[in-house]
Amino acid sequence: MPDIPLARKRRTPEERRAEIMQAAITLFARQGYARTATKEIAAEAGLSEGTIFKYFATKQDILLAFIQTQAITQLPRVLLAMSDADDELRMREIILERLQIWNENHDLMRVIIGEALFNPELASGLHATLTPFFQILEDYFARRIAEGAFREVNPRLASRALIGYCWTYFLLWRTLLFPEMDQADSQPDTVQEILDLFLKGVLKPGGSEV
Amino acid sequence: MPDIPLARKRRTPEERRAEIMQAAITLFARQGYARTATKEIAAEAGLSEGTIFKYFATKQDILLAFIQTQAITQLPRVLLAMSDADDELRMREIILERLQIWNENHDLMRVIIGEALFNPELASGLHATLTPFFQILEDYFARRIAEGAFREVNPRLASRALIGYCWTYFLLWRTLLFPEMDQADSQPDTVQEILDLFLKGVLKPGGSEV
DNA sequence: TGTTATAATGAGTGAGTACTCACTTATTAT
DNA sequence: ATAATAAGTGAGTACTCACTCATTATAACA
Repeated sequence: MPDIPLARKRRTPEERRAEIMQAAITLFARQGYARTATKEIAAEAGLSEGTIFKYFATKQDILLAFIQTQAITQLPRVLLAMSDADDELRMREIILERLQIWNENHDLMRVIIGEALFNPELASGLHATLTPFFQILEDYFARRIAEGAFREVNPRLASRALIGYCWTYFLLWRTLLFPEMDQADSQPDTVQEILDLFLKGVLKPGGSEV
Repeated sequence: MPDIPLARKRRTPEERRAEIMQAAITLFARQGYARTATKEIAAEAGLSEGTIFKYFATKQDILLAFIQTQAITQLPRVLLAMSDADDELRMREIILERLQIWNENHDLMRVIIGEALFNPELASGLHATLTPFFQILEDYFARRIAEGAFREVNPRLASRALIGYCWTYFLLWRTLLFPEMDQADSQPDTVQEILDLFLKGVLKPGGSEV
């Protein structure tokens, strides 16, 4: 009766692979990798279970393949290239760019972090994606210290503090773990406050010590 | 032949419960909750599988019972009570105390964080254990701002930045996810550097802007 | 020492798992 | 139209899972 065919079939292999990966990540993010059955992934993708194993040798391969297609490993586009901008503006651009990538990939990040806690190899891969940002900021801090603009802080610790706190606060806490936290605060405003805190600290320059 | 009895039996119920919980947490932390079989827990505890279900109705109860026996929810002992100490010293004591608790309970924290990513109820409980520290520091910051010692920063964001970064850096990164990271740096020295950064910021007070 | 209460056992149960394979269906080439 | 090729199917496989229960071992007390 229906002029629309009941069985949707014969997509291109690339489309099918993408459909399966997207269905899998959706379920992995909702209920975890280990608790998601391949039969559920098939149902979510509108396929039979057997078809999945035509495209991926194992369940784990679905996750690993998806990780490699995503852009979370890409380097910052802005790369501190705005030489005429002040320090606050440069850092803000880098952080906002990173925030956008984290927002767009939070399902994948949830699965990766959850698995990495029990899989050192995955944890090492996650570390590798964070390292370039640490390094870029570390070099930048070291340069600004040499130029006399920054205090003689530990550039490695400072870069990790800035990126680490944004990662924790925006991705891990406000998005992945505690969605009820601070939902009224806008992200750009909060970034501005964090940067102000990071650049100037909490002490009043001429403040009295009790 | 052996004068030591082969089967170790007839412990008190409290001992048995503790043995089972400890064995379970050890395995949960190593390979995750979902991937740990009750048969493995029994083997780790030197018991048969059936005995476990004499002490715990379900596998999940083992984890929930263990969480409730642990001290991770306890309030800070120091409670900013050292009224004659300076700001840096007070904050350092609070952070060092928290670090010690995180160090002593990192197996449990790994399991809780890993599960909380896929279990909003557990995430909410984890949030509840962090809230008191946020609140104590927030009140403290608000008071010191009113006293004119601190700049007019957002006290909620400042407290979350300090606790949040220590939680991320020491517990999540250096202990749970990336054990290879910065292993040469001692914890107390790093806390000192973090506090210096937090109090004074990175900008040089009279520094030149490019 | 014999009786009783209970801790401990481990084979058993049914549901669930990742993955396979003989087969069917849809598309393309001739 | 027909044959060839590839995509899709779903019952089946061997295995693992959390959890049960009839039986056995052990300690406490008479």
